[in-house]
Amino acid sequence: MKHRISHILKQKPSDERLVVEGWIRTKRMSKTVCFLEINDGSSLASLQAVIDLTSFASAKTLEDVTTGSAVSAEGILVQSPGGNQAVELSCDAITVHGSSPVDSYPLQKKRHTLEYLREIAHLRARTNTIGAVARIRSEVSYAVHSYFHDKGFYYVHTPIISTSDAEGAGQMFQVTTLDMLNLPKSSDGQIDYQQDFFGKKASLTVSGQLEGETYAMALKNIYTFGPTFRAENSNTKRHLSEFWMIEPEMAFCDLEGDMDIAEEFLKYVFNQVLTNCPSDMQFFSRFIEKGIADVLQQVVETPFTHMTYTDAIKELSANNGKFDFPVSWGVDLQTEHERYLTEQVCKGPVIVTDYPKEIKAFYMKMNDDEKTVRAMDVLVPRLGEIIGGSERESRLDVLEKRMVDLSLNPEDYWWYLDLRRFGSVKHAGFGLGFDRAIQYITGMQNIRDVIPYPRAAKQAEF
RNA sequence: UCCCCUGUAGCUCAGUCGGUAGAGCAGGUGGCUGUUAACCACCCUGUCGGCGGUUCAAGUCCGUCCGGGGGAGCCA
Repeated sequence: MKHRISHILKQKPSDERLVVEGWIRTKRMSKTVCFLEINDGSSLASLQAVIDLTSFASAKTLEDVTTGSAVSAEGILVQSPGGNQAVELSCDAITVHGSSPVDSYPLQKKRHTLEYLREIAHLRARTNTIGAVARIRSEVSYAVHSYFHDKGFYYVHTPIISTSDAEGAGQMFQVTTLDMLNLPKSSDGQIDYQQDFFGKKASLTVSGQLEGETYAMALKNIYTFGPTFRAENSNTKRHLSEFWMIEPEMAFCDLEGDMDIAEEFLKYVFNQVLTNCPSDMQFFSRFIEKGIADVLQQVVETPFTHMTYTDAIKELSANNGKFDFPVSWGVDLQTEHERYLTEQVCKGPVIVTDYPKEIKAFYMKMNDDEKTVRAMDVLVPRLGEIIGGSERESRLDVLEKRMVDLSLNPEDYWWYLDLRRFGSVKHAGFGLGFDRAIQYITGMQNIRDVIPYPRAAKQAEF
């Protein structure tokens, strides 16, 4: 019988013959016995295969069983006399599918730095840390879909290629089939995009929100989950130029409903990971971020703190001496302020609402004070902003005025404004940076280590 | 994009006052009756990031470019 190692490790010893397929992590030999650690990616733990060399028929094949090689090992599961595992494979036959020369295999059986592993991104999933990240990432993806599915949300595929600069959210990557060495020019000397593939300037999407809103205005509750792109030259441990975003959008929903969903959603996802990936989470708790599993558990059990921007500024300005950048009403919260709020004041996630309209996007609903908008950011310790959302402006006249005030051309957004002309209703949504969520859950310091092949400025080797 | 740090063996790093480099791990060989970060002994390994400069002499000092890390801004 073939089974994944995660399954085998939970079984009791039996006489049933097993075939185990995987890659060798380490080999330890003595005169009469050989120990192999076989890992197939299904769990952090490897299966120990033990070969009795006094009776093993083809000892020569063991020379090819080296760190990194792909093997099938056959035998029966027995109780392990060793202390580190309950069961082990008593192995009497082994097939080497692909050997792995020890003098050139880049992964040694020792600890490597994450920086080094980034240089061998095609092999790093074979390490404990990156393998565990990959499993968590998959589990979180599944949890995202199951949460929304169970709540009656529909998954909408918004376009990757966009011709609208959704929220002015950063520089966009241009998409073109024009000959870069021979660009067609119109009479005024500008590039003639009418000759480009789409007949107009096109870019990779920075957000699926505006398109998502159009489907929320038909299906009521929807979400998107896909890649987004920012061409910002930002070099930090929590930015990527290609990252994944989850964007729910709910019709007949105000900011309070938006915040309720955001909190419930995060807690659901955290709880799923804690329940379904206990050994991986234990690994992160021990070696990556001390106690992260307990922190997540506490987050799941504790209501999020709520605070208006104005109250946050009051709290922060009373401690202005502690900051490099003192705050006053109207300024955007900087990293140090977000961390102070989450780590010192609230000691956990906090939702900050009702920001000044000047520092938020055009589509957010204006409050009656005409100074603040119905925005909400979920801030978490260590990372800062993990979710940004708002109730959308559903009043046509107010929205048009906002666009004009911000020098946006309403004609460019004609279809978006149509939503306010035909059956407009209050609605709200938010965006969650998927990779940042993985960072938060695992405690991984650098966002480049939670996505298989990170894209950033000057970095797209793989 | 700005500020700071950094680049030496396959990996992680040390290298003093400028005098042609060395430690752990990895790897190899041998040993070891059950190991699990295996252990013990011996052995191998260098374009000191690139280019230029100062000097009798540069890993070391200077300039410059490139790579990596941290912080900031921007955001998710």
